[in-house]
Amino acid sequence: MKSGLGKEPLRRFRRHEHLALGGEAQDRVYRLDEGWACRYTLLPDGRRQITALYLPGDVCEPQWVISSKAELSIVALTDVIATEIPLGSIRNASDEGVSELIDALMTNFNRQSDWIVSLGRRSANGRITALFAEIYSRLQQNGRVRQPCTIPLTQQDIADVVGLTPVHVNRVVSELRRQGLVQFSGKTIIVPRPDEIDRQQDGMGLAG
Amino acid sequence: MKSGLGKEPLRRFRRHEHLALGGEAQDRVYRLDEGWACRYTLLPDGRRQITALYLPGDVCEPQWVISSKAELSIVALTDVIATEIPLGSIRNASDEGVSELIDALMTNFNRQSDWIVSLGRRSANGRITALFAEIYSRLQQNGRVRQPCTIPLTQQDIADVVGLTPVHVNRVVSELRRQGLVQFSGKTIIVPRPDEIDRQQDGMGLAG
DNA sequence: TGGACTGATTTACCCACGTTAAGTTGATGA
DNA sequence: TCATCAACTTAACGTGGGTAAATCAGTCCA
Repeated sequence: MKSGLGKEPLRRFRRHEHLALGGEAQDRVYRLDEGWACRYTLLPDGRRQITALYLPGDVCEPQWVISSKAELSIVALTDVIATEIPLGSIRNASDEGVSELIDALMTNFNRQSDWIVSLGRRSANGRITALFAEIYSRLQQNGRVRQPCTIPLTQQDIADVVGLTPVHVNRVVSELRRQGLVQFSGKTIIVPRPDEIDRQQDGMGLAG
Repeated sequence: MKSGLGKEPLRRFRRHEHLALGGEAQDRVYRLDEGWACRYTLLPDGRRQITALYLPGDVCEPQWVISSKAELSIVALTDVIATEIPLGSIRNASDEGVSELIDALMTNFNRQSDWIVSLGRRSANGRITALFAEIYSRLQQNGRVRQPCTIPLTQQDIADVVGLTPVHVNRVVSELRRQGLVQFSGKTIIVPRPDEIDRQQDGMGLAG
């Protein structure tokens, strides 16, 4: 990927534009250069559950290298600039390119396990602070931390990640603001001291 | 796997015995010939969340072929008889063996996405009936349906899969029995008409 | 300038589920 | 025969988070 592939084309997606539709065969993956996206499932009653969050620097979706069919739809949560990486070029490219994608796939796999634990066993407060902590840690790994850490998700988006209603997300996030753990700037949320956000919550660091 | 590997050794595990411990390097995977197992995470307060369920016929855990370290512990939920498949033999074996494991890995990956949707958006009733329906469908695919479909999990185990307390699982399951959707035989649960168990619940078949 | 959106905010009410605490039942075994 | 243990059961009670319905604040655009 960084490895010896030529100039790949840049793609732009507007917020709410789809990068992929469930059921479609995929002939490429994307690296997000700017902006955020997600994989999601819609319920018949219109509710949405987000099953994966893609941050700037992430590859979306690495599993297409193995099984090049999108099981679920991918949509941009903000305006997005992405590098398009044809699967054909990957499969023939250096082992390094493939193994980077396999690594990303396994990371996503383990992250999904962690989310099952959060959704199954954590309170609203714990899920939200865990989400903010995860976001910070992932941005850091991707070399994308701006000071301070800003989160361009609507409260509705957050609700759809953590499995709550937007009303209750607002309650929790407003309380976090009262405690000084987050700040609002217009509609975006800022986490001024990300290292503190996930301490003490529920007594719920993981173990075992 | 069925493909040209020699006689692999059989292993037996008692209920509650570990097949793998989190953090350990793995030099083999297992195919469950008899019995059920799970991957789980323990919280500091002692609560447990099961993140994957392995049924008779399943391979456990296919991702070890790619990344041969167990992230989480695997434990037997019933007595287990398993075929031990050394990873060394796999990596050098026919493509067929490898691709069967890759298929299983992607199936588990997609199943995890589905569970995130269930835990995030379904009621207790919906999660439990969806679990029973999934179990039936998987047993069927593995060619392991006995008539009728019996589920050898304790209510505590079920609670740890669906993210509820055992007390509430008991309430839901007792109500299902009142409705004739399940039967009890001693401590094991029987689903007499699996095709009906997941209809009408919450209006919550998935879509999108 | 003023609708028409989209998203955030807040309130009041309520119920699904958790908590706690007794039970009961059946299997095992000295 | 009784003790023990694991699992299931039931009840009373409390609460975290859902529901519904307004209102408010930006932003876009005619």
